[in-house]
Amino acid sequence: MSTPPPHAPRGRLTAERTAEIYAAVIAELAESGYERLSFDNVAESARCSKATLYRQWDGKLDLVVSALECEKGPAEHPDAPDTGSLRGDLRGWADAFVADHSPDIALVLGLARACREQPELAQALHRRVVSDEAGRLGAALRRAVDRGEVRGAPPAVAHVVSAMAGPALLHDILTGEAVTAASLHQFIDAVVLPALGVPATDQGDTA
Amino acid sequence: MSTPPPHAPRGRLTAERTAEIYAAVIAELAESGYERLSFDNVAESARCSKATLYRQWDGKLDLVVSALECEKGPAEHPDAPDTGSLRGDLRGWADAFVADHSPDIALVLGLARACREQPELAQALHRRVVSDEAGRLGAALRRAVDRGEVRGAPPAVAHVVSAMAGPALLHDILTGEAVTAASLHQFIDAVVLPALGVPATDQGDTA
DNA sequence: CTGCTACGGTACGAAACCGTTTCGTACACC
DNA sequence: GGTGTACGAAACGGTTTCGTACCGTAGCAG
Repeated sequence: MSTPPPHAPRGRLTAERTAEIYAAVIAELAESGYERLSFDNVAESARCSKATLYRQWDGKLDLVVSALECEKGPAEHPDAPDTGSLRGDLRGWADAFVADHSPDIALVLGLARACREQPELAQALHRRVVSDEAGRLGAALRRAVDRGEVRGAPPAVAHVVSAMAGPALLHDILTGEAVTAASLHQFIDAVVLPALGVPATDQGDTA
Repeated sequence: MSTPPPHAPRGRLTAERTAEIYAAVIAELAESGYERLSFDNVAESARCSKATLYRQWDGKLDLVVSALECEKGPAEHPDAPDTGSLRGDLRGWADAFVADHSPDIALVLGLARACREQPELAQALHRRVVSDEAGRLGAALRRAVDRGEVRGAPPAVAHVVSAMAGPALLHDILTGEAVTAASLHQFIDAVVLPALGVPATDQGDTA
């Protein structure tokens, strides 16, 4: 355990290095939650000195909020699939959600309690987690309206996001396991599409 | 603060006294979460000795699971309103949920992270929180089917519970504030009723 | 009344964490 | 090359939690 890892991250706090620290913070949040996140742990997993962290950030809250507000990975929202039908778009969204965004669920769980006491955390988390999901879903909904699939007033994106992500989160908490794409697909057919007034004609081929 | 409170709880651990301790545990969970719950705090707020807790329960997990599995308050599920319409029943459920069960939301938040590491917690929480809500909503749905409001296959109760409680929980986390009856009503009209195929004819009088 | 048992209260050591501080060093700029 | 600055590593005191141990006392049985 001489820990001279692949690339020793020694050196000044470049922007790149800062991003590494932020990534370590996010990982720590998702894994251990806000309460158990400690500067010692972050320093160890980011391989930087605790003193450096304290020099750079005011404390746990400042560090976490900064980490949440920093840009995520490089490939942000890679896809707006446009499968040609709302159902297909929603299923695509669900697949992407399960594949790429389950860390976000762990992040939300890790910060859930702390958000009640630190409103800034709630704001930062909201900005980070909800915004791009809302953007993606909003695009899919707009396409559905343009196609004529959804008639009448364009549905509130916030409601759709809540209707999709809320149950997924609840399932995750109460079962202790991550939600699967299949159950999201089922939920889309059973709840979301009917709520949007889309008949879900081909509801049978759920496989 | 000489703390010679109304009824000094001195004495053997009767069943009643045990229930008091369990209530203190639940309150502590809702207020501070599982991670911060400590035997010291429970001992203080339940006015019993820490040693007694250690004599009676194996540890934090045992104490919390026992507390979750014990009976709740005396008045359990007081009402199955039957307002004559599904919309009225759902709104009544939402009102009761906001009025009486916001502690449950705090409880879920306080245990959310711990549930990922302790499956027994997830099971106990599920039994405590979901069961009676599912029972209440299931009764309302059965009445709606009997009335002919909901046609076709009786909808899965689990989906309805998820569709109602999930978004409420998500809202709670991301805003840091408890959900209001008004927003639940809005959500019922915008999502739940359409999803059930109920036209929500009187959707206008949301006031 | 006399033990016995169980509880309340307190104190304790070990461990973890926090925030700060010190020291040695490596890089950057002049 | 010399100087200043920022970093890594480690130590420190203060606080919190955990689990245990001790003592005084209240309830119950004989």
